[in-house]
Amino acid sequence: MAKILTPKKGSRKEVIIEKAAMLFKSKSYAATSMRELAEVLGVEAPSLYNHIGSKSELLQDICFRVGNKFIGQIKSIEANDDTITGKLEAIIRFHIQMMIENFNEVYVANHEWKHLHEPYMTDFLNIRRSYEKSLLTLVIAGIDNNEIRPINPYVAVLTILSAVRGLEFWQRNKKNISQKVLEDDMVIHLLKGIVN
Amino acid sequence: MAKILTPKKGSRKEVIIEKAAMLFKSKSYAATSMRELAEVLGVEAPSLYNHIGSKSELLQDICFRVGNKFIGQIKSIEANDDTITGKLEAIIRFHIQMMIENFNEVYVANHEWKHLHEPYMTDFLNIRRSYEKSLLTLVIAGIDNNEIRPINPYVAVLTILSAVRGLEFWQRNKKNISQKVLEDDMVIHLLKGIVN
DNA sequence: ACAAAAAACTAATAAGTGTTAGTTTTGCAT
DNA sequence: ATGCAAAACTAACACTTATTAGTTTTTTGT
Repeated sequence: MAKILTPKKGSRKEVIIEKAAMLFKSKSYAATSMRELAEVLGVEAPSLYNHIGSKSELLQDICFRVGNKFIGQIKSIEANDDTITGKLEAIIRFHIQMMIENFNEVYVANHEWKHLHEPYMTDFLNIRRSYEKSLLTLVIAGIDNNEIRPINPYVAVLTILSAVRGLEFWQRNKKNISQKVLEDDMVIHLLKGIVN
Repeated sequence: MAKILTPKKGSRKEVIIEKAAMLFKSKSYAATSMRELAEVLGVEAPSLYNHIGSKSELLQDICFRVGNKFIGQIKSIEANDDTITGKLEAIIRFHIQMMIENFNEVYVANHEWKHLHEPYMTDFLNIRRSYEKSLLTLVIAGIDNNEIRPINPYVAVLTILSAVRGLEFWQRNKKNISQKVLEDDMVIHLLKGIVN
């Protein structure tokens, strides 16, 4: 049979990961078989093992790639000298951008990390916790310097993260909402609220 | 072997569904086997079939029970004569209450409905869409009567629903946040924002 | 105490799982 | 053209899956 197509650049492994993310997103990790993945790629299942180590390695690659992008971004935001509000805005916008540009991967990282094996699951959760802690620190600082209302900072972080992580079902409303409107109005909503 | 315990009232099927929800939540539907479920119940797998029709029936029961509760609630909220803001607040509080009181079921309905077979999946999605439409109508009415800022109503609905549906990971912070604070501050956040 | 019903059991099935071993084909560099 | 490495193939593995059939045990109602 024909070889796995490698459009433009990127290794075959890259293409496999990409299609895996697509399937893991739409069918879930556990319900996606290597035979299905192979079929999408136009190849027999065992052929995949010329390029990857295992099914779970695919999940690891997806989760850590996404996790590291977010960690990198928050570090850079922490380092700049914007206001707290500005930093929170940048974080919200980054989440939306990531969700739009890397939908499958981000979705999988957010929803399928449960199926990571140790020690990867622990590592991944540590990345998440570290990210959440950064956000918490930011919100607390905002409350301290009076930029932000004195609400419970855990709740604020929870609300923001829930809202941006749940973005996957924006997909269905694509036609109705441009990325700009989504970003702008979500930032307004999560920072300034919606009531007059 | 001993029979399935039926604490207080409720049929054995009820107990099975409850444990299934627990497993489907923590391991996902696809990765939960009937043998595991049976083990949790202290019974052999085939014994389950004296009480239930199939594995997928369990998922159906969970999803539709949750779906119908939400539909019932929003209908009752639509019918009352509160302000739009008050109605939105009630909806947010109801989501939080549901998440806290029926965590496993709500989580499963929110995350595992993909594994429903037809026609159940279509039916379930219709329930969801109907719920979202109700919310959208509410937000639009709020914008019309000037209770709510003129932001994109789709985005507002998306943000609120994402935020409250993502609540599952509040679990980890249980110790830090009481239900009252969670409800109050999340309502404030999603309605009035967090910036001063 | 005894019959009937409920609910457990064991054994088995057919299909599907990730993955390996060994072999053949493909395509590029010389 | 030819040799070599990359990447495909087929066949097979050891398990696991949901579910059924048939049987035995347990509980319930009289």
